[in-house]
Amino acid sequence: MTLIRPLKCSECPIRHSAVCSSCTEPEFQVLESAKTYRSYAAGAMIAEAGEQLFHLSSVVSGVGTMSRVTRDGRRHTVGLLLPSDFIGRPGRSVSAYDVEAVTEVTLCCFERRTFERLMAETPNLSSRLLELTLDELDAARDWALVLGRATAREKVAGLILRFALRGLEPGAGGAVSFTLPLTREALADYLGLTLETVSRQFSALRRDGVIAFDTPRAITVPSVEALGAEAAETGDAAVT
Amino acid sequence: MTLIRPLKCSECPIRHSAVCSSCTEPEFQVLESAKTYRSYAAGAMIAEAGEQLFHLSSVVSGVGTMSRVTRDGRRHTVGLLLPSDFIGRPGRSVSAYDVEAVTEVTLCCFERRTFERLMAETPNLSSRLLELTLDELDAARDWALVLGRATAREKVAGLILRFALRGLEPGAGGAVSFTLPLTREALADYLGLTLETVSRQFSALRRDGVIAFDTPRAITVPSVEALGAEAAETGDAAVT
DNA sequence: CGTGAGATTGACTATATTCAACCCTAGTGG
DNA sequence: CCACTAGGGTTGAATATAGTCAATCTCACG
Repeated sequence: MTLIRPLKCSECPIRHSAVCSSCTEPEFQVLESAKTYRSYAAGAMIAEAGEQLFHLSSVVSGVGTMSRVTRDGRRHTVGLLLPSDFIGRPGRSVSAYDVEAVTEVTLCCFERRTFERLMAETPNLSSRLLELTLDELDAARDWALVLGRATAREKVAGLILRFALRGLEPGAGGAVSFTLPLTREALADYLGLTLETVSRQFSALRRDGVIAFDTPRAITVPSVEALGAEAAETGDAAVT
Repeated sequence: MTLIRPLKCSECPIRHSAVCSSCTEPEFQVLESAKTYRSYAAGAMIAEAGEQLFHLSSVVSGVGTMSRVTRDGRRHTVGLLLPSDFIGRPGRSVSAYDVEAVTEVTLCCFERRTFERLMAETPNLSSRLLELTLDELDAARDWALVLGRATAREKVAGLILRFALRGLEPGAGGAVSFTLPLTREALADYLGLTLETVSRQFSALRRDGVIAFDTPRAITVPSVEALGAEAAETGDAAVT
């Protein structure tokens, strides 16, 4: 982990979606003076389940995972961390999960006590955190539906779809290409599958022309609609 | 649904755990004047996915489920609703889920706009809602681990354990009896299994002496520890 | 050039699902 | 009063799906 020089809030890429997004200018000045940036290399642990977590933070860039291990050693990833996601929990000093940087990750950090004080003084901050948390809760419940009821093919297609839709300008209908940040094993841990099953489903989706790839990580989706048809979502709840 | 006469907040069974639990006496007086009680018969729909939801509420008594149906008709229950759980989402007027009363359910209801105003005026209310939502989020993520990684036996044992621990005075070590509020089918929808598999696991756990029952719903757990050993939880995170 | 992480594929197996029959109990109506 | 029915539950046999174990491939990297 390395401390790096923070960006100005006004230049921050997650300015309009993170926990601070409904703050006013004077409030940003307070945040500026309290925040620090921390950067983690790909593969580094950001926090460990059961250990102290000294900072609350927002993901500025990069991709991380939150995971947990059962008694007998099976690992399961309970959430992805993408830019603007919040890490940690006000009022709790220990992490409930292992948090790991998948790519290089930059966090905008606040000392926990400081952030708790800021929340008490800044309704814009705490109400936005409530909103973010409610969004996360909806997403977690949607995810439970996927884990509980989807087939391996649907799970894999659904996750590829999520990556395909991220950073896609709304309305674009054609082919989409992107780089998968996760290994097959990490995908499997998230989907509740084995890495072999994930690999087989990638191959099957390629055989059926739903996706294409030369290297295992560089995915092209010729038709987002066709991919969506494989994903068996609920229909009304658009993929976040 | 029938309107019934509300209890006084000071006599409310969920007084110390619901969204209102950190309110002060004067704040309770405001809540008293705004709240209504609604009662639903077992089997009644409290809300439907995609439909307007006019009230935000807390479960005072009874058991409910939140569920959703995939395009092709598979139903999955994304959460149980037990006393003190909160229904609805400030800032959203449509329900994301089907909400159904499993037993008779009594709700303490607030008109949505009224509740939003109360939240803005009452930090004790909004901060408690944040806390409840964070708890729910942790529970939802723990549940994702169960759905993603547990075997049928572990899932069933884990859910029985949750019911066994609910309303159990801390420290009690001996046998526990309780009545299951859910049918085998409802359990299956929650666990991501079929009702036949759930039934088989009940039989297997009985054969192995982990649980006992005469009627399918009246469960006795001779040793909570032995049941816990079947549940394969994460170890540190106590079952809520 | 050797090594190792990540990925793919095959053969076999375990687990849960599907389809089906059957049981039990609590109504309900003739 | 009793036959009939329906909802909930259990169990069995056959099947499908994903998991396990193992071999092999590729590519980056020292």
